[in-house]
Amino acid sequence: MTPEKESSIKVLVADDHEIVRQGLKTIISEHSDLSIAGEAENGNQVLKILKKTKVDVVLLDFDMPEKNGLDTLIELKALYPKLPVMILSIFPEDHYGTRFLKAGASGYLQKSSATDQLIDAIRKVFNGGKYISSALTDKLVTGLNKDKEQFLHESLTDREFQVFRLLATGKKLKEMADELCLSINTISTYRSRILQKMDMKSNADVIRYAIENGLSK
Amino acid sequence: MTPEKESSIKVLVADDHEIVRQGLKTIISEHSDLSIAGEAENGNQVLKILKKTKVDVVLLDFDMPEKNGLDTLIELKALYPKLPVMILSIFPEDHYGTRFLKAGASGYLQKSSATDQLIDAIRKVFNGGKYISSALTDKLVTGLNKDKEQFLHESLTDREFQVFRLLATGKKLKEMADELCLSINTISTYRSRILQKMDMKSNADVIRYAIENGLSK
DNA sequence: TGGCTCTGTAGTATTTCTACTACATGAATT
DNA sequence: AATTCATGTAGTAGAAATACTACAGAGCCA
Repeated sequence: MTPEKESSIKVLVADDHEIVRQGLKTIISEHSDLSIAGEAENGNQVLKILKKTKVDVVLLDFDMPEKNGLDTLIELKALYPKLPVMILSIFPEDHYGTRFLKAGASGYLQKSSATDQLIDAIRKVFNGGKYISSALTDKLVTGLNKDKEQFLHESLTDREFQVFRLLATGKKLKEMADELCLSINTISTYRSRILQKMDMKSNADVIRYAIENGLSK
Repeated sequence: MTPEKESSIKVLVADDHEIVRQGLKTIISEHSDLSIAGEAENGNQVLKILKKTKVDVVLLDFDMPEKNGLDTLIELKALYPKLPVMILSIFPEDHYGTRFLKAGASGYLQKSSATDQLIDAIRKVFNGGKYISSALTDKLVTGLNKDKEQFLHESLTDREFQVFRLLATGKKLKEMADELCLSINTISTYRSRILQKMDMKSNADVIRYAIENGLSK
């Protein structure tokens, strides 16, 4: 490994794929103002390394076994509130980005991003900035003012939540309308409001969310 | 880049993620009997490079935009039947592996595999062998005897399977049609056949199945 | 006491989905 | 050789979903 310079930004690389870690390490060590503080395969290892090592920026994969990115992020932020964390993900920013930023991430980057962007992002978050795509910025401007909920679905009204649960099981509009004795159009309106409040685009997002958060049988 | 040795195995690296390509390139160039023949971001680039360059082994990502791994594999095998191709994927072997092997891949490797395995695999397929994990071997052996699919989705044809994966991520008909350059009606027909074969009623079922079986991330 | 925002509710118009049908190949079977 | 089946493909018509708009009552706050 490259010998650490006194002044370099020390980056901790966390990803369950060795190949990806190798890529990140190579990219980072090609820049003289950056160096590798360590690497981890899962969230628990991240926490372990942080206890012993000085780290300036954490690069955290979204999707790791054992302990995933979001859980790790939350725990990490409780212990080291000022440590900048960049989330790496295979998903487009607008899909999951806001969730991570709300949880305290300093940035969110797709794995398909150019390496230049990665380097920029690391430098930026190290200096206390945020790294967000412009697409995501727009979303945030409209959505971040009224935050505070721990779970996205907590902002739903009772009626919306009823519909949310039915949606999540794949019910059709007609079935939901019959079940709740409402017009199909009313259900459709609830659906729109659910998607808007939860920052989602499709029923598929709702289903996935429900499964991942144990809200669906 | 490392100067190519006369005797080294020339590897073409295809993955849409620059970070992953960088990782693969680094890992490969650390071994003196291997070298990089080139790199590609999608299937079309792979084909283009193959026309001009001597390549011994292709490392092909499963999931690329423009032209995905399976399509590329099929086309590639039609043009260069003897060129060994290793499929790289984030998904477990036993779910997707057989499909690729049937289409002529020499091996299938999860991206989470150790780098040693990657190197082994490259050497093995270069020498005309197949690289398959023991889990997959077991499956093939028992599958031959039982002649029964272990997973519902294995009864799908390649085309149906492509649509299945897109469906599972919540893509719209139009998006799928555009992506595969087919009529919306054709996609719709595939969808019907998928639901019928898998004994499902709705897209929600497909999404849930994919999530529960680790086919969707 | 207004006026504002949130919630519950639906109608209309448009877009998208789905069921059904059809047909051409190529492979398998008789 | 004839036939059947699986697969890949698409059209048409009717059903469903969606976006957009609207409005009334509840509660809030200034």
